[in-house]
Amino acid sequence: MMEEWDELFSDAEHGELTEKQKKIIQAAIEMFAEKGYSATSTNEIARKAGVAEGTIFRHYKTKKDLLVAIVTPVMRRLVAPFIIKDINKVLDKKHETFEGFLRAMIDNRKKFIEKHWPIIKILLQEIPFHPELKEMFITYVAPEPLEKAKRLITDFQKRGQIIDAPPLSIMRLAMSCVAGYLAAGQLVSAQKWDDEKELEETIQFILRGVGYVPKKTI
Amino acid sequence: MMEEWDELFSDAEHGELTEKQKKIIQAAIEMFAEKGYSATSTNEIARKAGVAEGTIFRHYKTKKDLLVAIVTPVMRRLVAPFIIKDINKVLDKKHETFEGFLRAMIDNRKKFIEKHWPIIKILLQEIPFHPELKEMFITYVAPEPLEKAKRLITDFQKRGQIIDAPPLSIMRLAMSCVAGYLAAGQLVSAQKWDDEKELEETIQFILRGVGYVPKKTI
DNA sequence: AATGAAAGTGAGCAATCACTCACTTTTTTG
DNA sequence: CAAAAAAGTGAGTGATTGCTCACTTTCATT
Repeated sequence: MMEEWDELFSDAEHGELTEKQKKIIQAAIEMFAEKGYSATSTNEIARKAGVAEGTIFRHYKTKKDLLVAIVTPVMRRLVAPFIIKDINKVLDKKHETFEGFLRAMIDNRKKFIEKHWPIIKILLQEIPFHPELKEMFITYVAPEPLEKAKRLITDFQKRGQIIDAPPLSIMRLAMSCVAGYLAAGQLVSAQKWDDEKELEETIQFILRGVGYVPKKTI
Repeated sequence: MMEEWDELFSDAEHGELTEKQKKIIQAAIEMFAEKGYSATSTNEIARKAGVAEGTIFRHYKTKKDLLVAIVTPVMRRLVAPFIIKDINKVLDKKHETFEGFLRAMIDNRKKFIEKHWPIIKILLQEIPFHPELKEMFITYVAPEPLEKAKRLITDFQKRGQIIDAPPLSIMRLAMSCVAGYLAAGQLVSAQKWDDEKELEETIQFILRGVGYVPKKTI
């Protein structure tokens, strides 16, 4: 179970973490993902982390502070690659086709989501109940990343590769399909789920949906 | 705030409900939707319902029993129309085109979801934490409704209206798009969201995605 | 009008909750 | 190496939790 996700929490704003602090965060992630935030007691977290309950409150003033500390860095990293990919995109012109871009983006985000799935589950569960989280989410998502993704899609539209629908609608629909694909993968029993086939089906569906024209024959 | 959703809970299995029982369920729905199941105390529910706390436990043995009582009938009704529509469909042959069927189905389910949104929110929130709910959901959804929906889609495929992808994949992708459309409508500020336009965009995206051929010209 | 069942009550229960604080241990620093 | 700072502890806090139970009120049936 020794993973390297603890780098997530030891970035600039937090500084280095002690062993006990890492254990607390790890235990909290596991418990929150399993039972939910409200149903998990600080006592349980302390016991699972092998730490005194007081230690938790030494580092996090309240239980909610602990939640925010867990969820914030993931939220930031979830949307960041949209910007990074955009820069590589516009400057390096690596992906000539929309299909190539779509495949790269799905692959990239899918791996991130799989790696940090417990935290993302917590994030999705708790957002409706904590206005601060919702505001934080909106801050990180809008408006820059959305603007850049918008420009990206507009670019593909100008190159005649995809249909002339509103860029934000296209983004929403493509993301819906990918989210549905990931959710179904979690829900359906593993034996009945052919992941590669479903992924390919999803990509083709999106490509038809955006009216993809394979290559621009100049 | 006087609605008629209380019929949901006074069906065959429950019998008639007293005024206080209705108040309890109504208060519980509001609180669960607002704060979540775990974060809501039975004390709060009782106060909001204008009822003694003991009254709650007279009718529901535990707090979880109350949750299950709220969520079960909605779960059943959420998937039932798939069967009903199917019967009308296969027998009455009302919808000649896939597009007509899609529009009718979206309209029907959208209205149901909007009407019972608080309960559905509770359902989505709590399913991950209560195995009984998940099992109940699977029981109601699979296998009959899924099988029937599958046959419906196969039928449209045979008529050459839509592409020959796996029916379950098609279902998943179409439902993802609709779910994303509904979720976005909840998330985006009302002034920026043109509902009718986004719905139309969603439908067209699905139709292109399934390779819809408008009418079968015999 | 009498009677038994069902509905409703609220004080009270042990358990648990998030959190505090006086204290000890470890680490950092001049 | 001594002193200060930071990390860690766990018994203890009052408040709150889900739930019980002896009791009263309401209702349906004869």
